Amino acid sequence: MSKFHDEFDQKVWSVVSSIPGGQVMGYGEVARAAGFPRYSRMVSSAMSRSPEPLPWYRVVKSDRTLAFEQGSESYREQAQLLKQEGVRFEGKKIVAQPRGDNLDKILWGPQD
DNA sequence: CCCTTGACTATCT
DNA sequence: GAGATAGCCAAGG
Repeated sequence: MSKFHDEFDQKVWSVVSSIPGGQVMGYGEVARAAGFPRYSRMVSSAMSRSPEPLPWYRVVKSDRTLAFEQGSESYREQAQLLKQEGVRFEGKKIVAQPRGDNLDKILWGPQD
């Protein structure tokens, strides 16, 4: 196929699958980490092309909100999967990961 | 080749 | 904080 994918896709998949549960990364961050700065808009398509399931829901916009339209099916799905891992929201924005206590959140749920 | 479309981002008002 | 604007870049019509 020799499209621009080959390496880009591989790197993106690698980066995304390495995001720890309970944490999120921005599209731009993923692109940079993959070695392709300014390719934020390509990240989503790369994830879609992944042959195996990826923690795609751990990738969010740079302002820490979800990329899908609020109320859409995808939006709710992503939000639910994230909350399931202990990620908390402040309205539409994701609360900055306070500590590495994600595991606790998953096992015990948000206490506060 | 031109135009449009995205799971985008940074900057300005 | 929300909307507008301008970059960004591959894909598909």
